[in-house]
Amino acid sequence: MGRRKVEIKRIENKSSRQVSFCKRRNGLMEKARQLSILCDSSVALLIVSSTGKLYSSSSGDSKLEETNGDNISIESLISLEEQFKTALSVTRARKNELMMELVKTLQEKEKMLRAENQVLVSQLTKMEGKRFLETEYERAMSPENSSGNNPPETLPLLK
Amino acid sequence: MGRRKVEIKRIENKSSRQVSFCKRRNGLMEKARQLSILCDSSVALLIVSSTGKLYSSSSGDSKLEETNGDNISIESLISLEEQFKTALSVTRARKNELMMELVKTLQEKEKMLRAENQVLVSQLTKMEGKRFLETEYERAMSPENSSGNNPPETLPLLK
DNA sequence: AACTATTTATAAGA
DNA sequence: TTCTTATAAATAGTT
Repeated sequence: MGRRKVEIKRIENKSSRQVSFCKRRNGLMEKARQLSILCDSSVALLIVSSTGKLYSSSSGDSKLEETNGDNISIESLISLEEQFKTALSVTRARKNELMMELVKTLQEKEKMLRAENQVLVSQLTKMEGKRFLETEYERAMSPENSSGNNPPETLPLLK
Repeated sequence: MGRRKVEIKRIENKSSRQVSFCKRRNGLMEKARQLSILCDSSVALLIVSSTGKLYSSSSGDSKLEETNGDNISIESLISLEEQFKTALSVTRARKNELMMELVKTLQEKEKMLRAENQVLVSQLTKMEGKRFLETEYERAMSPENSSGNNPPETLPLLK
């Protein structure tokens, strides 16, 4: 939305990159603020410039202030620290939850596979015995394959 | 930027709030992606809807994918966790730096004030002795104040 | 730091 | 829900 359409790729010119960074950072923070207010949601935004400066905003801020790394006050830093601690613990909790779910799912799959394997092994064992007898008979009668050569039916334990 | 201008306050109608949330969330994530690519910066975004669903994106993601709370990947959460850990330690480091500076400044001020106090005390002590003599003389000569009544000159130790 | 021509986002409607 | 479209808002290049 400017005089020209821009391709979304790294801006090579350093000063125009810096200008765009500033404009778009402000735009993004304003959009974040609007989303949190309009839609009653919680938004945390963390931006680190290529020069390492930290910018952040969060709907927990008193005025969703944009706070830059150079002249940010100790009070702001303390509240920022709290927010990151919260964000970190929420993120970790969600990650752990998902990991536990994944582990549980895998353990259940393993259990089902073991059960299926056991059934298959016993089917095979039975069949081997049967086949041994059948083979002797079939060889004598004809060279065609009988249904006894089909693989054992898969159990519906896994989808 | 729609058919009408909207005031930035909570949308009361639940379904239009939900529709706006969806549109603006996507818009915000796209803007975050563009900022990180165009300006070579690192952007982490964490959105929690009013119904508690977690959405996030981070420039550490392989394609800054929009990941919703139901099927957000463990990989995204791990990269998000890393970003928050980094942000937290950057924030703490800066806070500690500022606090140490503040403590040092306060300690220096204390030292200077103590020195100033000592000088003032000794000035006062000298003056008391002088005034005692002068007073006897002045009372005899005139009732007007002399320059001897001015307060001791403040030392230029503090600005 | 402003300006403004354009592009982009999106609110409401279909 | 998804598409469409009129309009508001953001911003790229300019001054």
